[in-house]
Amino acid sequence: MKTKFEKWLQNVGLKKTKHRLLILDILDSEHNFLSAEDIFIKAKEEDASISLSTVYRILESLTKQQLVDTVNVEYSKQVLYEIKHDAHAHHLICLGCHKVIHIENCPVHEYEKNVEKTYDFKVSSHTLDLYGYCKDCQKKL
Amino acid sequence: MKTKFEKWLQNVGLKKTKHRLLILDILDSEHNFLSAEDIFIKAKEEDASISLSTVYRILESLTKQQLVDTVNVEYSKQVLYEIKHDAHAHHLICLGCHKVIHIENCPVHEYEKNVEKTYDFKVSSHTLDLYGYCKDCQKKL
DNA sequence: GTAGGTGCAAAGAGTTTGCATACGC
DNA sequence: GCGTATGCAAACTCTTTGCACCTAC
Repeated sequence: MKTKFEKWLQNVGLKKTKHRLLILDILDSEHNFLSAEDIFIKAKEEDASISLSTVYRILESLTKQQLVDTVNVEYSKQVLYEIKHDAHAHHLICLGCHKVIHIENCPVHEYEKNVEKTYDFKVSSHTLDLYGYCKDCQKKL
Repeated sequence: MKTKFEKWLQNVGLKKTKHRLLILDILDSEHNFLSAEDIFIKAKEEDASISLSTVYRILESLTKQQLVDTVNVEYSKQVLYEIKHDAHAHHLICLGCHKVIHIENCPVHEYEKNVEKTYDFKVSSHTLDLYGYCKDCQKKL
């Protein structure tokens, strides 16, 4: 019986290596966006033999195969990564603890149509991220 | 008679230097987000004596004084800059020519209220960027 | 067995900093 | 004149690459 991620890798023609499965697991179990270095540190805890350049190379191939997405946030200059989700979603990003909440409800589609007409601009994608403070971090303010 | 930017600098307590005024002018006259290096190249055309580290230092102080904003876009790993605008706005970003169109109409405020209730999350800001192709670039596809 | 994956070290890109000199107020 | 601004070069951080060895298929 193959795991979900073993199937993902097979489907896109990437070999199933322990490092790739480990990185997919790390990304899958996180509620934050992670930098290559975050992932490297977590991976080291599981398998002391991994190197940072392997992490970068794996993230590059997973991103190219669309199993992983890169994200930009205001508070970090590093590239951050998240595992690919099925549905179009938006993010609530906590400025206190950097936790990320996914929201599938999207208010932009109607707006997109208006914009396309008004500006003669063909929209192909959009990003909508809300920054603020989660329940726990509000208490600490 | 002082120019707008001379007043901006005076108001925030930054000395009026030719390099600062030059960089503000460059940012003001652009319809694209610019990287430090883009600005350096344009500034060189006007004044051969400027150095790249000065550009970085000026952008840092202007950003700190909120005369300039930094932006993240999907297609660049460099930090990009735009001049501060009066109103809350969103961006139409052309994937062909990287031109940026500002839109002041914002569809997110109602959505924010719902999100705050549903997730017990205090929203402090948001970013909404639409990627696609402008009128001119649609023709070239 | 072969093509692709990995570790290590070195290189590259973008950005920041230390220090001596120059300039705005 | 004083304190900030700047140029230059060197340092620093994040990411990519070259090469020899290793592993999945």
